Amino acid sequence: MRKIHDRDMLRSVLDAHRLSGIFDEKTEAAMELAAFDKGEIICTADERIDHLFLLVKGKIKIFRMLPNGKSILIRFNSSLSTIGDLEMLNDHAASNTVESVDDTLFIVIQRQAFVDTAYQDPAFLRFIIQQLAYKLHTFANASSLNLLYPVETRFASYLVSISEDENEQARIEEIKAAKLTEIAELLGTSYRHLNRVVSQFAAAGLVERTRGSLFVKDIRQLKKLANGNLYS
Amino acid sequence: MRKIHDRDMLRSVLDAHRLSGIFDEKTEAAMELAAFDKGEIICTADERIDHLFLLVKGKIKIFRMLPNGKSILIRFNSSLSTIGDLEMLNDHAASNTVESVDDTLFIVIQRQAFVDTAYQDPAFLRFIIQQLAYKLHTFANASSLNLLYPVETRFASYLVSISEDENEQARIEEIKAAKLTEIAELLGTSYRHLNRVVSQFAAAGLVERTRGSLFVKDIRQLKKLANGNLYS
DNA sequence: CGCGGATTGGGACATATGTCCTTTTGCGAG
DNA sequence: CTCGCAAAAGGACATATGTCCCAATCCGCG
Repeated sequence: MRKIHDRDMLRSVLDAHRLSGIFDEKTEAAMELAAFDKGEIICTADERIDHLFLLVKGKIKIFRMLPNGKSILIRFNSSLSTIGDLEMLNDHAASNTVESVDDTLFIVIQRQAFVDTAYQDPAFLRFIIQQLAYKLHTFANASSLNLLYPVETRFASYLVSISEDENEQARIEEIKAAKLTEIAELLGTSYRHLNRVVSQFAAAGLVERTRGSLFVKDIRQLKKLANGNLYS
Repeated sequence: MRKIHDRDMLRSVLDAHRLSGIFDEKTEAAMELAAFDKGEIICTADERIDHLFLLVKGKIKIFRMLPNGKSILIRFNSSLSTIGDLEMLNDHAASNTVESVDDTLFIVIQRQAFVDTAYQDPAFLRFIIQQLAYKLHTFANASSLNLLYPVETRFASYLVSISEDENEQARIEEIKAAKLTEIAELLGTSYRHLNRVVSQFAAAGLVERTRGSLFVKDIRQLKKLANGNLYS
């Protein structure tokens, strides 16, 4: 973690995310910027957290290690999601590991400053609540899907989600193969099985697979397969 | 829902849960009591919610209906959990259905009052945050378990949880059979399969099953099976 | 007591998914 | 160009779990 002491930059970041003015001055005064490199670990499970992080640039990956050594991807997050809210407020150690996928930039608030100022700022607290609510909502959604639908459905759902997301040309979306393993984790399945499903989709003409990449060919059909369920 | 207009009772309820004094007077003034009967539906998915509910007595069951008609139990909740926090703050419709398992009693706050007063009350907002954080934490925990461990492990884990919970005499705990179906839902499996696991446990002497009830016999062994993972 | 329906338990088979390992493919070093 | 290794794909089999349905048990009523 590299802290960036630059009030002007902070201000422009706040502006860019329409955050300026919604918190009171003391809260704003307590904010700083911090950058992480690609692959850097932002926090580890069971570790005490002493900053509240507000992601403003880049993508992070949140996952959980389980006692049996397996791990499961909880979610990816980009712009304007908070890390450590839960831990700060309830004062316990982190339960997930957070890793920086790209180079990322955060607004951070020191624990002490947090307690001294943000703690009393209704606007800030409401902001946190919204974050938590969003997390809870999307997470509940995703896990219900995970539990009740076969991988086939979940993968279709996943493809639809990112296709609509990443770019407006919802049609031809590429997925780097390196990610297949990652997607498998996100879906809570094995690479092997996801692979099976991919072949199946390819055979049905829903996607096209070349060495190392995957193109969505028939998003309409995928939507049908997804059964109306989308991640997030 | 029956509203109970009785300030004295409200006050004693607040006292009983050590809630008096932590919110400001306006927030407290906006509170009322409401009772639900056993089996009554407190809110339905997609319905707009116009109270914030604070459970103070009894048990509720929160589940989610999925587009394919299946449903999955999200959690049981007792004392001092909130319903509608998420919906009120983010202003969208409920995503889960909540049903009263016993006769229950809630402190309710009207939407409008909520916006007018609680919205500005840091103590109240922090309370809500704690609730959300708790929900997120336990839910993330439960769903990770669901996704990665076989029913056998999850059921062992479940048995341990309730045995330690319900009563201090962690040993012989009874489970009404009517609940087996319910437990199956909670674990995200079918009655049939849970039944298989029960038989297996019974054969191994971990539990004893008589018509319609189940007794935990060997909680130590169950803990071992649970692999250290507990619900909540 | 005995019958019929309701509830609970269990058998048989199908499907989804995991694990392990082999085969294929791509690519760089020589 | 080709050898060999790394990455990706796929085959074979085991296991977990779902579905459908039938059997056992219980319980209330005549």
